[in-house]
Order: sequence, then structure tokens, then C-alpha cells
Amino acid sequence: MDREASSRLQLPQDGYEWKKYGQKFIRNIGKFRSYYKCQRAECNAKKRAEWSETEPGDLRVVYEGVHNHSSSLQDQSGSSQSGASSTSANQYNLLNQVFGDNPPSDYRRSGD
DNA sequence: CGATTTTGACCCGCGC
DNA sequence: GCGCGGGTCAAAATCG
Repeated sequence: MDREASSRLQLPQDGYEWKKYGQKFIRNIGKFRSYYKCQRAECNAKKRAEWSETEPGDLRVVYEGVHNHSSSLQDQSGSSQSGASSTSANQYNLLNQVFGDNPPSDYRRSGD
């Protein structure tokens, strides 16, 4: 499946396995939106990616749900990620990150 | 052959 | 209540 050179989009690897299960163009924001689901059975985490059809630098990824298994990427040495016990694995519910060198406006205000 | 992706259609919720 | 938008699932095609 290396249609990436033609159709596939290059999504920033976050260390998890995602299976694309849908893609639609949201006229509300005028951008494309892709829907990914975690490949893990014990994991019910979902990922949403949206990017403008003309501005490749405007890629937004929204994570939905929480993972209960360790990721292939990321350094889990210093973290006590046993698995699905204790204080959940990744509690980043509805976390939206903006990729690119030119964020929309203020994706993460330091001073709040 | 299996796995994964792609496109379409269908369904549901909310708005008016 | 209906319409629109958004979201999900299914089938088919493709790649390794």
C-alpha cells in the first residue's frame, strides 16, 4: 500500500497502530477529515486527522479515548507504564495537536 | 492469502 | 418533523 506517493497522506507517527476506517470532506471547515481506529483489541482509542486540501502544513490530529497498552514508539523507560492498571496509560482525552511550522494561531498558549 | 486501504451509502443527532 | 452534517460500517481493490 504505498500509494502514499499519490493518494496516501503522511501522518506523523505517534507510536500507535491506526486503521483508517473513513475519510470525508468537511465543508464546515473546508478541510478533509480522516478517521483512524486503534488496531488493538483492548484499546478503544480513536484518532481523527484533518488537513486542508491546499495547505499541507495545516494538519490537525485529535486523539479520542485512551490507550490501555504501551505504544511501540515513545520512551517508556522512565515511565511506569505497566499496562492497563494504575493511573491509566494515556489520559490524553480529546487532545488536539497541530502539526506544521505554521500553527493556525495559538495552539498552545504559554501564558494562559 | 491476508492485511489494509479506499469510496459510497446509510444512520444518527441536532437545528430550525 | 424534516433537512443537513457528521460519523461509522461495509464491500471491493490493492499490496506484500
